[in-house]
Amino acid sequence: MAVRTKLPEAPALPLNQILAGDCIDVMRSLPEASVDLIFADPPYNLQLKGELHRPDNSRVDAVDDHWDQFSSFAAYDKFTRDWLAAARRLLKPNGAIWVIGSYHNIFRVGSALQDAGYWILNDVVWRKSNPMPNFRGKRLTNAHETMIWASKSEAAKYTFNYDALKALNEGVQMRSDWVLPICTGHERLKDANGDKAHPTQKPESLLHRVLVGSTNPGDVVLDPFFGTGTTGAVAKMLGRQFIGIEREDSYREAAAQRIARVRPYDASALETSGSKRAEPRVPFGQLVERGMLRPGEVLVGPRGSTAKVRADGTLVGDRMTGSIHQVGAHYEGAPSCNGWTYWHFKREGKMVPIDFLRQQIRAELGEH
Amino acid sequence: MAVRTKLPEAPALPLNQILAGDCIDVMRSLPEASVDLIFADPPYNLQLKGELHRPDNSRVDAVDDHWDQFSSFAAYDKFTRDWLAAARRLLKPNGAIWVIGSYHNIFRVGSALQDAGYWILNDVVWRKSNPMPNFRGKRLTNAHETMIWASKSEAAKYTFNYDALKALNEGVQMRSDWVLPICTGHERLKDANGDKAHPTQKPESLLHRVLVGSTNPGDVVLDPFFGTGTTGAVAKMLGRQFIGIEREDSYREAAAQRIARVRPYDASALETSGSKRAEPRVPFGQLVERGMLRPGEVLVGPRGSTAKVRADGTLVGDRMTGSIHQVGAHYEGAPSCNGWTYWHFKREGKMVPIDFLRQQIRAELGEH
DNA sequence: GTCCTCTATGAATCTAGGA
DNA sequence: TTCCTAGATTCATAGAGGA
Repeated sequence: MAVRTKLPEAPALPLNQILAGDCIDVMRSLPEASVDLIFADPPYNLQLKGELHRPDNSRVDAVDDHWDQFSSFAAYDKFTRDWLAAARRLLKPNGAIWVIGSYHNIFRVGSALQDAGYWILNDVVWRKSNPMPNFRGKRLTNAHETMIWASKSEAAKYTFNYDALKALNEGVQMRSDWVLPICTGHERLKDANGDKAHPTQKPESLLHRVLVGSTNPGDVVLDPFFGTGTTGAVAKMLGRQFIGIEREDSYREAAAQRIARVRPYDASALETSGSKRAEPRVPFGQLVERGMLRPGEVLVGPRGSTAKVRADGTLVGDRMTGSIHQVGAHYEGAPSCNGWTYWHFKREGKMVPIDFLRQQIRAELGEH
Repeated sequence: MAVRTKLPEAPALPLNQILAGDCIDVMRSLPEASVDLIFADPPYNLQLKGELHRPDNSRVDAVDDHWDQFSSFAAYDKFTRDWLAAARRLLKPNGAIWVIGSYHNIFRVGSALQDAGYWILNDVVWRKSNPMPNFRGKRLTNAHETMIWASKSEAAKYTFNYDALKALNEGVQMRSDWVLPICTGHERLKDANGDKAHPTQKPESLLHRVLVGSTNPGDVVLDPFFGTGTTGAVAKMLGRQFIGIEREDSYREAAAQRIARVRPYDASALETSGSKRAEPRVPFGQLVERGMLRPGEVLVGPRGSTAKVRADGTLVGDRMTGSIHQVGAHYEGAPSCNGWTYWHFKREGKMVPIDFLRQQIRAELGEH
């Protein structure tokens, strides 16, 4: 009788945790082919020289952290190739990666991705609606950052929720340029002194779009440069699992507290549109993406009808799902309905039409 | 008596011509440090497999020309590094380059630029207002291309017409994302069969912005991948000199005919908004010398600080003597200060900045 | 409470020229 | 080359604070 040898068990995947340490070491310790998506915001290797002042003589708080210092392009390239290789090992065969950067580093990253066997699907431009100006008038305002979306290999059957992104974008195909504001205000994490907890915190709206578009509920999302945990926070909201890796103690602590405060959206809010739904005529999804309305939040009609907001900007009503217009029309028994004026949400005890939020966005967009 | 040997003359620069041949060979034959700006639209190294059809089954006319075929990244990299080196040799010390590309090649180009010693100034996103949709719904609509603007070296004093671009942008700084339509309609060159003469003809509006922003009238602009000559056409319109290099006979012919039809703008139309830096320098002492300010007169700062004018054009402040800038900076506790806008004097009950007097002097100077 | 003004700040490779 | 000084230069947004 043959003795059945037990195979060594693969180490368990540490889901919804923030792991301490160097991301390359940690990634090498994790089981291969176990992750659906990687979102990475690596150091940009800014090469800043002196100080910079605004015309009013105030000092610009520059990114001068030790983790952004590299001795040369060669050193940065080696670092990049090493972490990209470790990351690729962790991806499932149909997995994909997003990497964000600026002109300082993104060309190194893009070349390294291609050389490592990743297959670029799109480069996506995050167009900042409110970037910092160029104070000395010596260059163009640096008003965007670049994200590269790539699958593990050319053959990969990557996840792409085409219809969900189309729904987020007024019913037309999502483009490769995304206009979103930078992370400020309440969303921006502060330390005990009231200073920004992390110099380069990314907006949740950006991660919302990435995760809605390229993962499904329950997927495992790894962020090897976790920082203050935007990826984890949005993953939790959206019912995805996350794994964070972060070297700095202070960032890990801030991220853990932040994520603990996050309330996941209702499961029903996370179902995204199937492929045959009609086209909404308004960008209602942007209100959700930007956090102006929470998935799961209940909207109220003029005669007390209610409907629940989903993550892709559709509504769930009584035996009825669709755009804000469709659900409103359904309740009214009318052939059509302007959802923007029909639906209201509650703020500080008052019922406010959702059109109020659309006007806020339009005011921003109209300025460009 | 010594015989004076004539030095071999540098070959003359073939201005406003389209040169036939491989761009690397041709560039190597031209005199070094002779060109102000290079605009390059190199082959994109597209990796298209098979044909692409629209939902109605019509065939998309893809870029499959033989000049865009490279067997591997290594071959494309070698080509890129070779032409970038030849181009850099041609640039004057304060020259600059623009290269346009898509995610297929731009990361290779950007890395090669950095490795060759160019210094990236901005990456600029051309955001297409009317891109081709993604027919299969498998990716985001590829709605932009990327341009890299780089100087010959970090030390270069590159040309940047900040005020002209600001004027082009309704009075606010030009950003790194440019929204412009793709080249269609009358502007798109057709061959004898009515088909497009070149698969990737760039819009003139794009070159207009590049040349207004980073060259001056009379500058020499080289385009090593001339195609159907958009760079040459816009250069001629704008009173810049061009050198085109193109391998394909049909493109050269189309470009030559096109450029012959171009009528340059009037010289007066080419004057762009000037910068203050270009205006003649006026020492503060001249205001005293000319009697516009009396020695002993008291100047006032925005927060009530005061200083007394001396006969030699220095100011006496609170335990501090120096130039208008130094005393202003001292009061503000700032590293620097523009004394011309900081200090005010009283005329007819109103506080007037001393810059008003400088403008009077400059107006007089301008009359001669 | 409302409206308005003022202030602070954000991934930034941010000067030019003469002595 | 280095040093020194003149002097040119900002947009969108959030939040505080005053009228």
